[in-house]
Parts: sequence; structure tokens; C-alpha cells
Amino acid sequence: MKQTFYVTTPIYYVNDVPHIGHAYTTVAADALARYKRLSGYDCFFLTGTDEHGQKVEKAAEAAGQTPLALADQVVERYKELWKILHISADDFIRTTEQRHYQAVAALYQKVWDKGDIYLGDYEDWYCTPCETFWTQTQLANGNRCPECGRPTEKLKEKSYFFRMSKYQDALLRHLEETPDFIQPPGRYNEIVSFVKGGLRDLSISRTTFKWGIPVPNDPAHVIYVWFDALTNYITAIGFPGDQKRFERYWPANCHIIGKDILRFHAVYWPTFLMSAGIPLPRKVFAHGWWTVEGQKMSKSLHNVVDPYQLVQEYGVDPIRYFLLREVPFGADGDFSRAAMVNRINSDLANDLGNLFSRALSMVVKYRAGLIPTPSDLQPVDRGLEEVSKKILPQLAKQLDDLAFNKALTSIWELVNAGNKYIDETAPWALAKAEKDQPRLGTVLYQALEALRIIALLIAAFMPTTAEKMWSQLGMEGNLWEQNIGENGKWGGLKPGSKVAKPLPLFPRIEA
RNA sequence: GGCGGUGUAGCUCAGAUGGUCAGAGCAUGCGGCUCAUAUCCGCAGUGUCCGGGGUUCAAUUCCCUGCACCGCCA
Repeated sequence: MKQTFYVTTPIYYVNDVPHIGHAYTTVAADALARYKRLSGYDCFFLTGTDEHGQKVEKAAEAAGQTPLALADQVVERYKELWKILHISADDFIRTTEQRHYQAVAALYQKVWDKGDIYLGDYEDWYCTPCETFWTQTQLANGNRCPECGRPTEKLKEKSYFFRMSKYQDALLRHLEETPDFIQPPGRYNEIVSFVKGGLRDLSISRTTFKWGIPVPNDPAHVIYVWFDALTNYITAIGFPGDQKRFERYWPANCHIIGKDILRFHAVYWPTFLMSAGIPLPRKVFAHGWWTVEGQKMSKSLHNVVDPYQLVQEYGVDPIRYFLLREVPFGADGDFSRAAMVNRINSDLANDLGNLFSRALSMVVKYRAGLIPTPSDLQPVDRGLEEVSKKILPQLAKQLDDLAFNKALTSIWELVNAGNKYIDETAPWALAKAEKDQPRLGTVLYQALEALRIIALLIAAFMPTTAEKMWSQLGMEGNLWEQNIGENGKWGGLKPGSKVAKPLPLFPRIEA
């Protein structure tokens, strides 16, 4: 039986429309999922939407429709974007689905049975005009509403609480025993110090709005955001009904999230699970934020990057490449047109695209498009193979660390080696002499073989480009049925098969 | 206010029990090739490794302190 790998994105809130930040998280998860599938794993990749809560309720009311109708529309936008970005999610979960109601109720019941839920008073600051509760820390100067600036008043409501404080020591122990539980390391330290600072019990229900999952034993309450939302990770793999499937994929190998929701994933979620007696996810990875041309992305600055437009302008694979190559996953990055154009032109058009183009052109020109049979290998030929042999194990490690930028840098070692190889062997010179024909065959074969392996290795990052390369190289097997370990070995290219006259993989962008 | 982190070539960053540790990519300049999307290959640089003090035979690397920026918590 295949080893499993379960990776998730957060579920995105339907009160927001998709922007580059959502795309970033999801593209990263997709690259990881694709890589794991190509490495022989039975991979399950989950994304979806978070649809409950007061904001959605109010937005729907303002728009004169039901919350669900509003959600239905936004959900389509997410689904459409994932299609455009070639996201290979295995499931798309919505918190409004029946299966999720059942899962949340079941989780709640387990925690309740453990004696970890009690009814208490929840105190917060209420802005009457906005009908919104704010925590003390969210308030503007003088306890004013951060949204409208008007004074707020302290209100009390009944709420069910989760005994999170009870799990402080257990969580701390788990953090100490599992230093890679939270990534990157800086975030781990933050969480450790947060937990050491003491955990308070957590309010997990509300009575001030209706749009949510009712508390099983007290339907006057709805389950508050995180208890509802986080549960999606177990809903989608069969909790609680399909125990067999659930146990197959749980615990998740990696929750990929933005750094803004780290605490909920690194503290709330593990303690919920501990209480319910469910194993903890293996890893939570919090990535950074993108600024835009050096500025924070915000609605008021009107600089929110629209992924649809981006894809239209630059193409899917260049965007995916840029997002994963430009910045170490976990660090913040700047999204600028100049950086983007530079990456596309240098790495994609000049290095990879041109390598593909020059190699295939020579096969077409000198060998009528038929892949030649290699003969005796010289040191320079073996040198190229060595590069490919070297980077394979590196890649596996880099992907395990979600070091996408390093992985791509490694793959580009082979791209660069390919260009250098062609330079050193000068096939155009070999083509002139009859006696050099066998040598020419070897050289062309080696160059093309490097490209075949490159196609396989970039497939997780740039699926469409990889497919184009694969088919233009005359490969018959389905790219997605390959195994990097097996088919990443040198010599998979079949002599005699026909290659196509190359079309530019990546057009240069004139700056 | 408390605790983490960061500060290295024009730009983005990598780097080391303290002693070939001063590096990569991009940008710049020069040379080479011509198969290729005017692409590729080679060569060349420049750096008070944030400031100050200390430990040491030796510190960019360790310690203290100052400055700047960032994160988490309050």
C-alpha cells in the first residue's frame, strides 16, 4: 500500500474575494501535492471555504440575499481561480456542507464528553451601530470601535468555553518534543513563548448571530469561528463516519497557512484535538506575506494584486514559478513587476526556454527530428548525468522542508549545466563532418535527456510547461503517472521517437 | 513595556567549532560561440560583512553596548 501524504490549505473566508495571497498558499500546497504524487505517495490535497459568521451574515443581509446564496457566488470565484491556476486539489470543502455539520457536532461531542466545555460569560466591547463585538486589543483609542470610531460598550453574553488552559503543559511538551511541528523556526519560537505565557480558556460559541453551526446541546448558540473552521481538516477525510478513510490520511502531514492564522493552527487546533483524543497534525507551516512594489497590499491603497489579471498577462506557469522561486517560503516578499519580468526573462525564457529550443532545433535540423541513439560516453557527457543524479536527493529534502525556492534553484543547476554542455560539445560543429555523426548523436541525446528529466522535475511547479516539454520530446507515457525516483534516472528518452519543432516555452517580456 | 529576529557587493540574498569566510544570482564591463526566444558560455570587478567597545595570537563570525528595521506578546 502506498504511503499517504495529506496536505491542506486554509479554508478561505467567503467575505473576501480571492487575491494573490490566497493564490500563493494554494499554489504552494499544489506544488507540494504534485511533487508527492510524482514521488509515489497516495496524496490527498484539500482546500475549501469558510462560510459562516457574522460578517457573511451581515454582508448577505446588506445584499438582500441569504448567506448561503452569497457564499455560493464567492465559492465559484475561488473554484474558478483554482482551475485557472491548475490547482490539483482532491477535494474542495465548504463549511456549509452537511458532512461538516456532522463533523463539528461530533468533535464538539467528544470534547464535551471529556468535560472540557462549560457555559460561562463572555465579555467584550460592543459597537451598537456596527453590531460588532471587539476584543480589548482591537479597540482604537478610548475604547472606540476600530471600524467606525464611535465609542463601544462592554457587554456580557453567555458563551460556551473550551478548557484550553488545561492543555497548556501538554502542548508545551509536544512543542518541545517536536521542534519541527511549527515552521519556520522563528514562528515556532513565537508559539512557544505564547504558550509559556499562559493559555486562557477559549470562547467557542456565540448568541449574537445565527449564521453558523448550532451548538448540539444548546441551539440558541452557534459554534464560533475557529472550532468550526479548523474542523474542516478532518471532515474532508471522513470524520466521523468513514473511520477507515480518516485513519488512512490523518494525521495531516502539513497544514500550510499564512502567518496571520498561526496561533489558531498552532495552539487552538492542537488543543481541540488533544481533548478529543485525536492525533495532532505533523506540521504547520506559516508562510509570509507579499508586499506590492514595496508597499503593503491593502484595499485602501488599491494595490491588491488580482491573480486573474496576472495570469492573463504573464501566464500561469510564470506566476507559479515566480511565487515559489522568488522568496524563501516563510519569509515575506515583494511582488514587483520588475522582479517578475526579470525572473521570467532570465530563468524561464533565457535559461530553460532557450535550452529547450536550441536542443530540439538541432535534432530537427540535423536528425530530421528523430531522437538519436547515444554511443560511447565521454567525461563531459557523464558530467551532465552527474548533475542530475546529484540534485534528485536534494530535491526530496528541499520539498520536505517546503523550501520551494531552493528546490527550483537546484533544478536550475541542471538547466545551466545543459546550456554549458551544449556549449562545450558544440554540436553545430560536429554536424559538419560525416565522421562526427555518432558523436553528434550522443551529444543531442544527452542534451534532450537532461531536458526530459527537467520536465519531470518542474512538473510539480509548472505543470503545463512540463506537459508541453514531455510531449514535444516524444514521450508517450502520461507525465503524471511517472515516478521521480524511477523515471528520474538517466536514459529514459527513447531513441527513434520523433520530436516536434519547438515553439517558445516562455515568450520574453519586453520591459 | 517584555521576548525573538534581521542588518554582508548597485539590487535580492547565502555563508562559517572564531584562522583560503569574503560568496551566488540579477544588474554593469570585456571576450568567445552561432544551434537557439539578440539567447548561451567564459572572464572581470567593486564590499570599514550596521556603529562602538571587549575577549583572543586572530572576529564579519563569540560577548557587551548603541542605532535602524521587522515579528510575536502585553
